[in-house]
Amino acid sequence: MAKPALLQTLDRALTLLAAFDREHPEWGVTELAHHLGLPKSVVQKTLATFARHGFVHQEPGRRRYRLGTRLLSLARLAQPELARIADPHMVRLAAATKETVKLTVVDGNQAVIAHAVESPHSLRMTGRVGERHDFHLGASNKVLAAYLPWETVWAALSARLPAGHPLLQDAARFRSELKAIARQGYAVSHSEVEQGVTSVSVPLCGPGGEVQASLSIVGPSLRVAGDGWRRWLDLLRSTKAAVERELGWEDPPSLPDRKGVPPLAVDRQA
Amino acid sequence: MAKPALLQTLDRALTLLAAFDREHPEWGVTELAHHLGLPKSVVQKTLATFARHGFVHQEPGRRRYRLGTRLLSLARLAQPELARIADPHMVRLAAATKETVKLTVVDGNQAVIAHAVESPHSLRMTGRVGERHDFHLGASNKVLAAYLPWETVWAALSARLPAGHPLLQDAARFRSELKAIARQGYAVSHSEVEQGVTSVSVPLCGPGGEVQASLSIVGPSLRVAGDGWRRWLDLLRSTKAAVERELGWEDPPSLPDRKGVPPLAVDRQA
DNA sequence: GTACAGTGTTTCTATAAAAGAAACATTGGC
DNA sequence: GCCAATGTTTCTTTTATAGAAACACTGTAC
Repeated sequence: MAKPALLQTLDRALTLLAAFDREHPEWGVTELAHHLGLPKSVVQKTLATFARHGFVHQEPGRRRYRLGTRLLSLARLAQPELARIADPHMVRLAAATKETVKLTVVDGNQAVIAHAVESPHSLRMTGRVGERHDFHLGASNKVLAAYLPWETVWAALSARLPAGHPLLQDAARFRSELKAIARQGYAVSHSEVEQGVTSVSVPLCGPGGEVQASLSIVGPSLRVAGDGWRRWLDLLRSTKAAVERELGWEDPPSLPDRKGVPPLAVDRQA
Repeated sequence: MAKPALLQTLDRALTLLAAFDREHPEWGVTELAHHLGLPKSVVQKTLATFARHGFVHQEPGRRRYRLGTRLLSLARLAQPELARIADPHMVRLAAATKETVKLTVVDGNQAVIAHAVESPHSLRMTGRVGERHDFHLGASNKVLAAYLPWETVWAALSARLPAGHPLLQDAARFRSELKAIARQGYAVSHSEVEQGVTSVSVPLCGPGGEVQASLSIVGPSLRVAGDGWRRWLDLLRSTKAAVERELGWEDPPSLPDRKGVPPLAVDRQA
């Protein structure tokens, strides 16, 4: 009863749409019906309706369904929302730490700064929105890479880095570094992108558990001597929780197996 | 009904979601209900269901709804679809013209080549997927810019071009050039990005009329002397129609007053 | 401080739409 | 050319939804 008054048909349809993921970019009606434990006809009608709106697509000739390009236009409209939502939290974080706070998202082959709130100090990192970086350096960029499929990261770096770049010679080491980051849930970097700059970064997950962005605190290393960055990490973690709650964390709807996302979802009215 | 067997609830819900556009990034329940001519309670339940899945989002404190970040993750999965769908058509186009065919999309501040099919000639434009260009040069890039809000284009160019760039001094001229492109529905460029290269480009619209990408033919000017590019334009136009049909063009669903979205998107504000 | 006008939310019931089984139509493989 | 499997349509029973109206909450004006 905690969640009354939903439209079951729509709820089910959206759950169905969520079955399209990286492992299953396309589905047949029968296959999907079996996977979800629903009647074929329901799945077929749901897909047909989504198809009419361009949310899914069925190539003529082939019979299976894939996600449609309507999602691309909608996403363009949704894009500013992430920054909008994160902004007040980032402002608080910047006020608490007196350092620059950055929001970074994946964009094609690289990571791009989507939003930033600058430190009040005169000596501060500027948060240049729109600036792009490759995945291999910097806490904010490595965190994003850590949650992407390795093949994607590798392809991006191969395309971006000059042939013969040392990292390309030693993929295994970098890969295990990313694995460590994903395991511990944060990244720290010292002087990686810029000399004398320390950065701590955590991933921000949207509803469904997908990593949407990384949230980072960046500042002169001299102001965070020793293990001072651990305080940043604590603050990042609580901000992460707050933002994610606002991003629409809810218990995963009916879909059976969703792989290990930490259960920090809390009811929002308290 | 030529197209029966739909889920009305889902159909209506998706139509409702489409009410969130650039002019109306946020809606209140009452307002949206009035706009769509639906009972408040239906709209509220639909929005609540979308919200649970992260498709829309309601900031705590504020009460109005905005698009949610779930769309971002879905769009990431849908991204390769455009190239997938367009590819066979592009192959045909390349075969017919013996020139390189490119698919270009907007990505942040710039246009990026999403897919390409190369000319069979030895002297050909290489279609470097992932290559980025600013909006001010090249038919494929200008076509994309022509259908973006001018403010977006201007902000992008201001951020990218070095201060003092001649174009920044004469915004009016460039703006009217874009308007002309939007009006005629295509762009042609000679030697803009590269010496001796001619390019013709048309926009590709997805369901809903939003411009999703530009489709271009690029080749050495010497092979398209005089008005030879007009043949390219004809071929582009028929390909455009074919791809768009496949992208899910359908008659706009039930929504009463979809304010004049013409068959081909026209610039959306003065 | 209290009344008020506006909002989002919940309740309730007739009705219309969806669930689900099963038949139908296509497709691709052999 | 047949067969197996897939997507599509049909059909009826069930049930979730549409819609009106009452409710609860918020900020504002008095």
